[in-house]
Amino acid sequence: MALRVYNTLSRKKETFETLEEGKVSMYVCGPTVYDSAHVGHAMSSLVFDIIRRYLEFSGYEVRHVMNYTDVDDKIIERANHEGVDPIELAERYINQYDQHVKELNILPATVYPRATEEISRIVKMVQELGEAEYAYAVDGDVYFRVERDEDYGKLSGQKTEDMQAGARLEVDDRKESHMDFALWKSAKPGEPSWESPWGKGRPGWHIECSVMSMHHLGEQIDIHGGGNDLVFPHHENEIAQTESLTGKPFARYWMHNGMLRFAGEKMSKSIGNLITISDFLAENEADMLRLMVLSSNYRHPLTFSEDVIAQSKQALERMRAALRPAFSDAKGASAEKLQALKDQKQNTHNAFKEAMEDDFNTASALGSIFDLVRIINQARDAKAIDEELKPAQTEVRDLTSVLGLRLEHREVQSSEVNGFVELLVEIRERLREDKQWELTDLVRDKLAELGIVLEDTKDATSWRWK
RNA sequence: GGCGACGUGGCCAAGCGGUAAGGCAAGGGUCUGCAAAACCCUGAUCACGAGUUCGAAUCUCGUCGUCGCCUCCA
Repeated sequence: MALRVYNTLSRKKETFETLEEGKVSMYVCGPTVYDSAHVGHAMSSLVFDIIRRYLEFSGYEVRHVMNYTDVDDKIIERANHEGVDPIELAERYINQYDQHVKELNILPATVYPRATEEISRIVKMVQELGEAEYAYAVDGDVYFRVERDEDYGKLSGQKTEDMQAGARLEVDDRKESHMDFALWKSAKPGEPSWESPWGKGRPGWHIECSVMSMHHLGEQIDIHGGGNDLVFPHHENEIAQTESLTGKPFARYWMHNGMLRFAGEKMSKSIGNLITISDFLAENEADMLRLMVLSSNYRHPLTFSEDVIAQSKQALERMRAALRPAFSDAKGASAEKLQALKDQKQNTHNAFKEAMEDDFNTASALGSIFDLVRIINQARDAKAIDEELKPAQTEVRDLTSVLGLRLEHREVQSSEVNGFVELLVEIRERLREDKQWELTDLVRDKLAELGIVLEDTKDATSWRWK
């Protein structure tokens, strides 16, 4: 089996071959930190975390870079509004995102570069582009000369002549062409700025990623990723800048995740139809969001809704149930059942890999895991003992952890609370022996109100947090 | 106007030419003091139309609908 990856550049799935055997360099565009991140940002980070985890599972050593854009118009605007320093504002939201990364069980990137820490290299690259006549300066601003880049538009399939000038932004007639984009912006009074050959200013949006990618990963990289809203202009422009300078293909595989939708539209800060990651995690487990992402194709839009959240919650519970121990009266399952268990373990393992190798088909991979879940539960029902269930359960744990699922219940337990619950369960078991059903049910109902679920079997009771 | 994606059972969703995975929900059972969980059973011909083919959800063309991008955007 060979891993196949959809490449936005060729619009096809291609066999995955890295620049260097056994190693993957991956650059993912991170958020612009002017406000709290929403679950759409989380989706993107989750998608690339899953991709990374699978690559590592496959034996690759992954060098993963995710940047923070920590200087831009919105950050400045917001900082002025709040009366704080823009750099500090960015710092605040970077820290918050770092925290979300932990909470969402996203593996930390190898490096988290920031635009403001790469200014000298950015200036250097802009200068070099100028020397090669790919850039020109006007009143302290520097623009990229799109016309000089003959294959401009190859990523997004746009032809420069078909693009509507000023569709959303006013046309700046100081530019040679409306297509030209800023590499360097002159500073207005009060804005954060750095010295440069063109006067005080700051980097344009696209140049930072070119510079940081080259600095941390080299002139050519294996995977460049981000949301598909970045295809044009951001990634198109990154290609233009980088390849014009190096003369080499920038990234081998351009990978883009679909947008998260909410109420029928793309979730975005400008529309305002967003759920922040903090809000989501206050009510739900991180695994639920991850399962939502896993349930659909990463390139397609995913609709966020209460229904889908509830469905993910239940599906997660089903997975956890498969990991529960044997029944207390287990005495060993039939040879036939054990063979079925063994077969399905192998089938699931193979099907999982096959699905993931096909451009990370996580929905199909999940399906294969659920097939094993059913067989495990059947075996348990057929009196399999723990040792018999163990290999298959370990397989479920292994595969779900490749997907980044924790499958643990929310950490509510202080040991004290656990002790009290166990005491209640123990007393209730005595009541059950005496068939005091009213009291028995009362305890169960009251605990349910506190978020604790009791499940009785003939002679034992297990409990868990809801 | 240009570029692109999508439309599969009540909901989410896989499928890439050979007669529809999986999850959620629902109904009926088994188990059980009851409940829950688990297990078993039940349900779709794939937006619409035409075409290619022995054969199409899967290929082609068209129609309708939804969405994304066209310099703020994960």
